[in-house]
Amino acid sequence: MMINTEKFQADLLAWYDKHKKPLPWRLSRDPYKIWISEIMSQQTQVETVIPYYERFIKKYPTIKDLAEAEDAELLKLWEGLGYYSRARNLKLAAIEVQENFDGVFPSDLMDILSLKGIGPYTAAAIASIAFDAVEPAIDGNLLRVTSRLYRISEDISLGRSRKVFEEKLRGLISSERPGDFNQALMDIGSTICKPKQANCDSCPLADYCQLAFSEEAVNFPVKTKKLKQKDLYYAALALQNSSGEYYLEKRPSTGLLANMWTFPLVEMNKKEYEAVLSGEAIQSLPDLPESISRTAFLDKLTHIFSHQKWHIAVIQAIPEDRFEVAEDFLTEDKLWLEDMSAIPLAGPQVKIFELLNK
DNA sequence: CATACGTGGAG
DNA sequence: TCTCCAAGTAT
Repeated sequence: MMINTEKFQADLLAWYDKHKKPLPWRLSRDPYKIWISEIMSQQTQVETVIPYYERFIKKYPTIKDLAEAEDAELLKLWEGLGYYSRARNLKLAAIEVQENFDGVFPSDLMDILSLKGIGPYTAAAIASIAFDAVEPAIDGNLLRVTSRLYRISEDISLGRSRKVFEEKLRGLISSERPGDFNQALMDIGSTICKPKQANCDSCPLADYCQLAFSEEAVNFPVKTKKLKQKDLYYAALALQNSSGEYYLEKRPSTGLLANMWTFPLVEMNKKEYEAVLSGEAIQSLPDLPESISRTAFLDKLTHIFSHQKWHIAVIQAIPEDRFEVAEDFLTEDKLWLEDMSAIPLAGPQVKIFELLNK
């Protein structure tokens, strides 16, 4: 079945004009705002993004503001969104724009693609939405919709499958309204042509779709990759001084939860972890200001990342053991704090803190 | 190319 | 409770 491209575009864009989601970043064509919205939207649902986006634009209205942002403030603003390297890369890219493009966000696709944190999808999205570049922005939605339109069975988990989808979309995209074309397909994908429900009754593309009203639709796209989390076991040490402040450390600048703050964590195997749960003392304490003679098991919790599952036993130094520490022990990476509102904390630490204040 | 990288919503 | 998924990118 051959698709009439002009008619397809007309139907799709007419639907978009009537039904498009009223998103805050769609009020502007400022590439900076489009960029921020696209980065935040990676692997994140739109409803989650909106309040973060509003706060971000208010705090950093221009690229220059972002380039000069303070790292901790930026991370704090990103707290809870996940994939924190996105925030670090945003600032790095803003600095690149200052230095390499005179502070003006580039309009050329390859220039955009050169920026830190921007890959093929985001570059095409920004180029098409902000600069009318005729480039398909191929995200999960477009992959799903396209796979159903053409009954494409290539496994989207494999990088080499990309060209099949790209070829089809290049043949369909509107050269007059490429940005709206991309966003229209994203909206169709997120509101109608969903992973486990195709809803062809309300789809403006049903006439063109090889899998319209077919029970097969939900089996597309084909995706093989499945993730399995690794179980990791920790004791988290809640150490309070006589002022009621907790001892926190900054995590390394690379890897999981880079640069975020944490209660000291002691990694252990499952057997040791279970021993701690049953009240036994921790075998190997980390390098702390003073040794802790007496600890008590408080409670346990779990936290699931995309690739790890943390089992955390929260351990408190009992009140009699509250200790003071010499000021010179504390550095930029170690501190005592009662108010957590000023430092970036990730999921596990937030949960631990809530547990302590229960 | 496979894996690391967060979190919250939906069924 | 469990599994999959959501506007991906870096390495």
